[in-house]
Amino acid sequence: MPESQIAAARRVFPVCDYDLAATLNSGQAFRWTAAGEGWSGVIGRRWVRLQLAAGAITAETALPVADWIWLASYLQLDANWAEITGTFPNDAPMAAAVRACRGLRLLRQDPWECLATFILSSTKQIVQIRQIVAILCARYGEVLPAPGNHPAARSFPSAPVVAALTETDLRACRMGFRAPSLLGAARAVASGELDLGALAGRPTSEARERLMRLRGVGRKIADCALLFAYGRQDAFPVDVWVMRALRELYFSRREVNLERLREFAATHFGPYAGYAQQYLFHYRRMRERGA
DNA sequence: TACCAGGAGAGCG
DNA sequence: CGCTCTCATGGT
Repeated sequence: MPESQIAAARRVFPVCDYDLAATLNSGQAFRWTAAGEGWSGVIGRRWVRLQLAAGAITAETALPVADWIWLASYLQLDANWAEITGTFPNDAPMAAAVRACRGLRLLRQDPWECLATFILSSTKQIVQIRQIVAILCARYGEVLPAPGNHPAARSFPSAPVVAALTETDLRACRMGFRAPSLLGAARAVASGELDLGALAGRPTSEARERLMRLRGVGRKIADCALLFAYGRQDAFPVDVWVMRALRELYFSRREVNLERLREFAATHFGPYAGYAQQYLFHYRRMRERGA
């Protein structure tokens, strides 16, 4: 039986230059799973199934939907891919990356979920991050309505929920030394000491500085939150993959100081530097896997 | 089995 | 400062 028959709401969004698989599976978000021809996951407190076909994304939810803005925002449906990639520097590396990753988009995620999952990402492979997040959600997420033929859906546990847990609870989710960091962040957010909503109105440098006060949040994780949750294009997370890509493509494989790479990134990639970063990341990882 | 993963932070020289 | 070591766990 087609799932469309049991979905409570369904809507088709025409898109162009949108690679849904690359977007949902490029290390920005860690909860999407392949479901038939599409993807199923949770956005906020909603179970969603997404499928791309014939220039449109079809979305199905388990509950009725009055307003789809939450989905349009998450998927950044209003972003113009050609316009964004058109601002990239006119050099061979970026041209190759854009060619290889046509339709790759940045998502706009919930700040708490994004910050928390990237705290958990430290020195972890993507498959392992997904695993940790899955355990955390299964144990402490809120049960969400989902179609009958799907396993029970869970929300990402809110900051107050996580703040009420113990380090032992979190370690049992296989997150190891990241447990006290996640707990500390949850407590800071739950207590109001750190107002994630207010960061949206602050300059990137100030928001970054606020995030980096948290234990377990350095420059890289702060920049991931700034880019993937707040859409800050002047955030340019440099991880091992981006570092490899920059060294190989722009520095003749030489060893380059991290701070120097950040300077280069800030001046070279233009007004959508954050977007460019995601292209370099995905492009470099694709080549590694021989895909 | 051994190695290493989308870091951060403490400790050292 | 700038470098090295450690942290926890599981995939490959």
